Amino acid sequence: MNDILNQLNPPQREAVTATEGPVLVLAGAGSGKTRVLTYRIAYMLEEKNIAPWNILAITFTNKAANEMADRVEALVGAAANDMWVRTFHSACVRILRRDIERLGYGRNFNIIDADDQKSLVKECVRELRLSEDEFPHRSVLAEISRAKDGLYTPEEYCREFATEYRLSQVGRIYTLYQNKLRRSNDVDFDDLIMLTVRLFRECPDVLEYYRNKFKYILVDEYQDTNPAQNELIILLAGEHRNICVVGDDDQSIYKFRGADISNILEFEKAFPNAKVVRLEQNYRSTQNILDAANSVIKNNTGRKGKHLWTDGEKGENIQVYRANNDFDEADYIVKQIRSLAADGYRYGDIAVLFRAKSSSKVIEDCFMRAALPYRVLSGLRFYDRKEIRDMIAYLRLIKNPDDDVSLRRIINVPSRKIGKVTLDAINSMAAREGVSLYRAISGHLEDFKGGVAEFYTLIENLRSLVGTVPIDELVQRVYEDSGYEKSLEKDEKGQERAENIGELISGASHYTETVDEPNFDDYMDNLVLVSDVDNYDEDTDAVVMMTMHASKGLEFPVVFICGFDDGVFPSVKAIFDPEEIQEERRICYVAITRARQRLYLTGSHSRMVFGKTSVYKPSRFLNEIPEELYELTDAREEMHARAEQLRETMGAMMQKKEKKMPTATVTMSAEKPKPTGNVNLKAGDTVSHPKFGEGVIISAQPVGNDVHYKINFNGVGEKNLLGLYAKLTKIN
DNA sequence: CTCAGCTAGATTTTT
DNA sequence: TCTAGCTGAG
Repeated sequence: MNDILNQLNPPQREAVTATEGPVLVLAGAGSGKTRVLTYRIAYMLEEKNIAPWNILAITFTNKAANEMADRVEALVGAAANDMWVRTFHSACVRILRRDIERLGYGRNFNIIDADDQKSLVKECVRELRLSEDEFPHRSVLAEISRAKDGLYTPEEYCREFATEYRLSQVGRIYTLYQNKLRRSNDVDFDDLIMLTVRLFRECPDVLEYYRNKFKYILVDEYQDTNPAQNELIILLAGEHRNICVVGDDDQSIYKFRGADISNILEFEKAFPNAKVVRLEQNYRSTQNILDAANSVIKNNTGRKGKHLWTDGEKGENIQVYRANNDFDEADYIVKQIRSLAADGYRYGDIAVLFRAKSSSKVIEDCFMRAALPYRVLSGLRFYDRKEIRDMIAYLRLIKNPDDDVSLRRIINVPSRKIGKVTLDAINSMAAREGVSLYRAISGHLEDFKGGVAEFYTLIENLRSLVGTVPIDELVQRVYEDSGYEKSLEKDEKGQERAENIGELISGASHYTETVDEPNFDDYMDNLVLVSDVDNYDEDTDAVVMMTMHASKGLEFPVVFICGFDDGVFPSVKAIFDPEEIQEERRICYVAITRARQRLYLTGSHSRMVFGKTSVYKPSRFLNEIPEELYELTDAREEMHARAEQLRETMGAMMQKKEKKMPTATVTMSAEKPKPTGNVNLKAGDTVSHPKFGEGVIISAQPVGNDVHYKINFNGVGEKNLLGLYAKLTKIN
């Protein structure tokens, strides 16, 4: 054990050995946070003889939880198995599975995911006869989610916002949404936390049980907790106060998901006399990179305050490049990577970070053309794929026939010729009798034949298999018997989809083989809560591209941060709000501190956004970095030198777009094919359209370089058409 | 019921 | 400009 302590620097050692009482560890980027957490647990077990089952370690991601569990096990061996090392959500599931009946839910509740939430909200909006334009599911869902993060029940929410029209309507949606969830015994991600808090508040004996059980609590990434999660921790640790939270207020970048930075800033209010430990020595980056990060983040207010430093070298200067346009920017990145490769870097050592996914496209194209190996991280997650979600919907319906959301999803997938009309009929039947859709069907079997009857038999048959066949076989049977397998034959993406389902099935057999007591309910929890950990495989030698958010917690020898322009990063959406700018600045801090040796910041004087070319100034964050830390290259000054290459790039792009021309001459026709449409028509003109026949223009509204026509066609009625695209001919 | 064609919208997303 | 999701014609 002394060995272990000797491997730590003084503040790290302090954080590890302060096992009693509240501790706040402010862990700067790259300061050995994970090491502190794992050593602390090892220290508690070995030196303090604390029983492993008295320890609760909470993380946000499964990846972090698994990593922590593995590392602790490596230090102390099997004792690690008796601890709870879990994500907030999976810890809550486990607690709720035991006692949720106290809140009137059934113990076999299903956990619905974002996609189901979306359709449920839509359904609610429609049922309440509200406009889907005014209450788009996206923002309503965010609103509901924030409400739950803030521990507002529907009733409290409605009361709170009764006087404000929009929010009071959202309150109605929230109420209906919650009722629907409850009726089908479903909970969403946010419910997992909120219901656990409710359970603790309403059932003191339950809270007492867990307070006794978890005498020592650790929370990782504390800056990312939302109010509900914070309350959960306060409830659990409030009595014994053996709570250690680790985080970095400067790395709080998930406000939009409900994370509340004040949880970490005000930790000492919740736990007076907390010991505060700062980990500021950095073991990752060069001093230049740290200086840049420090100088940016110091512009934020209300920080706990930290100053990163290293024993290591000053390192290379940061390279700043201002391109002429976004193609040129991508081109620069490719060229630099080539020369880095020549310097001995592996592609896998290099990461390209961007603020928004949309920025990746230009760069990807450029990499593709240059034949540089790359991967984009965090595209579609495995369990977000349509075919996987369809399979899961079947499984969920089998598990819980009252799960209307899942039923709607797959009753006609693959097609059983069950359309809106039939579904509406079932729906009103169910509403009339106050039962779920599936029960409505089973109660009126005589009324249904064909598709619906077929579907019912299918589900009943599959249901009878639960518990009698292994889970992987069950999944296989769903896949075959539902006709899904067959339907993929006609699907152009069928091959890939079949492979994904194959992976789901092998995942299921892996589960059956590795888990002590495999059971269907538990398998389903894992399916929803455990996304495919991380498809980031460090062994493949390819440049990684990802959002700055996704890069949190990772590190790379070389980092490119692209789109370093005001309006791109910081995002336009943040530019007028000082709070948002502070959040962007934290994102910037996170991004910069990913780099170990070399950092590139690239921007562009102009870029294509939404089809229009706009002009950009350098990111304001660049002004916050002292000039002596970087070398600036401005393409504008080298314009002439580069003009030739640029032309080639553009030429190659044009060629790629119009595959027809084999070789020909690469001309400089950057002009796109002229839109054939007619934009010179006026109100009153008579026109002819291939489909709608003749009509008279009622109005012509210019929209950009296009014109928006409202036309009254004879016998057809009013149509809205765009001049550039509609095939309109003027008739005199 | 299905599919083509149009429209509106277009940060970030650990669970 | 690109694309996901909705609408309306077959």
